[in-house]
Amino acid sequence: MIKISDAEMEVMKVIWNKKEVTSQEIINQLEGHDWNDNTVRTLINRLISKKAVGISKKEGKTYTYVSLVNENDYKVKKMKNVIKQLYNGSFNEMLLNFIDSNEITKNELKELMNEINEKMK
Amino acid sequence: MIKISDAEMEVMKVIWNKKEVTSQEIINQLEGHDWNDNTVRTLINRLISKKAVGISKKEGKTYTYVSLVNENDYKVKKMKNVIKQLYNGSFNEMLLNFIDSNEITKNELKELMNEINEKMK
DNA sequence: GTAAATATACTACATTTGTAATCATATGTC
DNA sequence: GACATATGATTACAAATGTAGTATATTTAC
Repeated sequence: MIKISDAEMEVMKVIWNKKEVTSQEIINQLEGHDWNDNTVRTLINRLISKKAVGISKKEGKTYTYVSLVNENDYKVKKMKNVIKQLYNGSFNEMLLNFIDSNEITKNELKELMNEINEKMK
Repeated sequence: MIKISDAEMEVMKVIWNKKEVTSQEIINQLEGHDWNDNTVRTLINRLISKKAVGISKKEGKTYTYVSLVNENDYKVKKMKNVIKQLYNGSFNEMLLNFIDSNEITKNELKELMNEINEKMK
C-alpha cells in the first residue's frame, strides 16, 4: 500500500473531496493549516512521486490534479493496518477495548446498529 | 500523546505482554523480526527517552524495563486519532465504510454484538 | 587475573517527513 | 516588449525513523 504521511493526507482529503483540483484550490482549502504555499506544493509533488496523485490536465502552466487511489479503499486499508498492529487484526477486540474504555456504550453501539440497519435496508 | 513509531511499537507490545522484561527477553520475543540486537536496544532507548518505558530495576549491568503508558489507553487513543484523521472522528462513519467495503457483514456485526452482550452481562 | 562473552552507551548513516526558500518560467499588465 | 506575478521545479535543512556498527564497562569462565 502506498504510504501517505499525515501532512500528505491533508492534501489527499482535499483532492478526494473535489475530484479535480488545481494547486491553488488545494492551497485555499488548506487555509486552516497555516502552511506556506510551497509547503503544499511540496506535498502535492511527493504525492505525485508516490503515484497517489496524478495530473489530469495542464492549462498553460497550471496543472489539474486527481487522486489515483480510491478513497474508501485506502481508508479501510489504513484502518485495517492499525487494527492489525494494535489488536492482532481483530475488529472484535478493538471494539471491546473501546467499550472497556467507555468510548462507546453498548447502547450507542445498539443505536449504531439500528442506523446501519436503516441505511442498509 | 507520546508518539510511538511502528518499530518501537513492536517493542512496546512485548513489554506490555510481560509487564517486566530485560532487553534480552525483548530481543528473544522479537526473533521473528530479524532485527539486530542493537536495533532493539536502540528502540528501547528511544522509548525511554520518550518516557514510554522506564527502568524498574538494575541487577549488575542488566536493567529491567517496564511500560510507563497504559496499554489500552494508548491503543484507544491511537485508534481515535486515526478515526479522527480519516473519518472526522466518526466511529459510525468508519463502521459504515467497513460495511460498504465488505470488510464486515451486517451479520458479523450482529454476531459481534451478541458476543459483546454475553461478555458484558 | 586474563580472556571471552555480554549488556549498555555512544555514534552513524540513509530515508522519510515537515516545512520551507530559491530559482526558473509562463503570463498578464502597462 | 519589459516587468511584475503566479505556478512549478529544484534545493535545503532539521527532526524522526529504521537499522545498525563501534566503544566501553562488566561479568563469567577458565
